[in-house]
Amino acid sequence: MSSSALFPAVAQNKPIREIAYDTLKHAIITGDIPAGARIVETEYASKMHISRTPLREALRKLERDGLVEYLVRRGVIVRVFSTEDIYQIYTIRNALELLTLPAAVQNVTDADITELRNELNAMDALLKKEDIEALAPLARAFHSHITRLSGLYRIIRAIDSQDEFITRFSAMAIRQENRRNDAQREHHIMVDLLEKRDLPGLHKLVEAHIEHSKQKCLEAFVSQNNKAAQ
Amino acid sequence: MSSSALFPAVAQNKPIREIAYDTLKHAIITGDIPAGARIVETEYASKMHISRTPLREALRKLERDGLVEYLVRRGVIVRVFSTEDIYQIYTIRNALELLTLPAAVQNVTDADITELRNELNAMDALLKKEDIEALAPLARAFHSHITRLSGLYRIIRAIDSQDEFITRFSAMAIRQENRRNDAQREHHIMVDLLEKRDLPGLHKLVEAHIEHSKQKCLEAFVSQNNKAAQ
DNA sequence: AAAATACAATTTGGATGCAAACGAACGGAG
DNA sequence: CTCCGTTCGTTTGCATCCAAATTGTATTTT
Repeated sequence: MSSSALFPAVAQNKPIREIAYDTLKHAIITGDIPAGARIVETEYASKMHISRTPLREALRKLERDGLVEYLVRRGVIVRVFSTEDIYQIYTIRNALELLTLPAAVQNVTDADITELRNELNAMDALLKKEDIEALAPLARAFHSHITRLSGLYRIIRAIDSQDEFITRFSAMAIRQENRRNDAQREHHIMVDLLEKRDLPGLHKLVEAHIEHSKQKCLEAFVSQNNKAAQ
Repeated sequence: MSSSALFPAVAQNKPIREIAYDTLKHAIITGDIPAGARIVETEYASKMHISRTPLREALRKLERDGLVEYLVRRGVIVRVFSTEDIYQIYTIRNALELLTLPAAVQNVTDADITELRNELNAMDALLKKEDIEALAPLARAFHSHITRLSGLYRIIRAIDSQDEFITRFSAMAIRQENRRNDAQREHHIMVDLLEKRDLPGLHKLVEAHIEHSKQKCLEAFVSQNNKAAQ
């Protein structure tokens, strides 16, 4: 079917609105639907071989995520980002992730440490293969894993609501040649500090880690925009 | 409806889904629709004299807010809250509001100070009349006003996404007899500190203010639950 | 030639209809 | 009497249909 060729990551048992949501989200994050583009409901409904109803529900969810913007009686457009957005999103992420650390240190088990180390190994392998496309989501999942240790699900949820941007931006940051290895080294140290239940050390490292990531992301964003402007 | 009193002009051309959203939100926050209750689409659609389409979009938005929960093929139920929820929501609010203070102090103008003082006067009057119903939203608006001074619209947005709970909970806190006057006194001092551009002082006060509010809210919640359990 | 107005086409907003799925109730068998 | 299976009703999920609004274009008027 042509629709499955266009939208491969489709789980059959999920509601169509969820599939539409995931598909559009991915398309926006990867840039397949460029920033500023208008999403006409009828157009995308027929393109995806679904009706407008689930598509609209997907678009509202994307609005919630801040990936698209609703204009009254004019439909949705894909949001355009500025360095200001990146700055603020990293600020939020930083503040919220740091909130989870005390509980994470308190709850972490040896089994968790082992799991985290396994994730790191997988990431090491991808880093060696220079498979950045695959590395970025794993890096995001790694951070998410640590925050989830806290069990503070509302805070986790608040972080996740920024997740789309974070994924998008940390992919930018990780693509920066000189950042990848530093970041991964920091990831290893994080697990070491978790194992030692060293909260102050972890706090300091995570804060610095996100700050580095922000800087690299901003650089990547600026250079990308300069290229686009030329 | 009462919300149209605040914004009479826009109420007319607001989409029905927004009206449905506001109406349901209010009903849930006030407890008219009790926690744990199921919201059947057809039932509420006919009750509100609208079709299911805008109602569904309203329900999805409420899901985003965390006020209701979607069960697959079983519709929505109103979420039940615990002290853990209150704790986490206040933790998030605290972290995010503090993030906005440096920019708020930097941007604040004399006109802003005057406006804030006007708001405080209105609140003083309501406090004297013991009109707690009317006071709670003004108190929330006052805080919101200060955070908005920062211009950090993404952070503001993140706070606003917690807004429903915050309103609900700060209403609980403000109902506590021994809290009202303290809170209002602190509000006055906040504006004084803003006027002096005293960031450290403001930071400290806001942090303490939210902490107080959290404590009172938790007390109110516990005593309310004890009453309900009896 | 420029501006304003009217009209047409496109597109969103909302209503309704239909099918599939889930749950509850009823009935039969052990 | 209890437990399991079947059936029927309720409710969600999705599709389609109708109405209203906005934008852009064309024509007319100044």
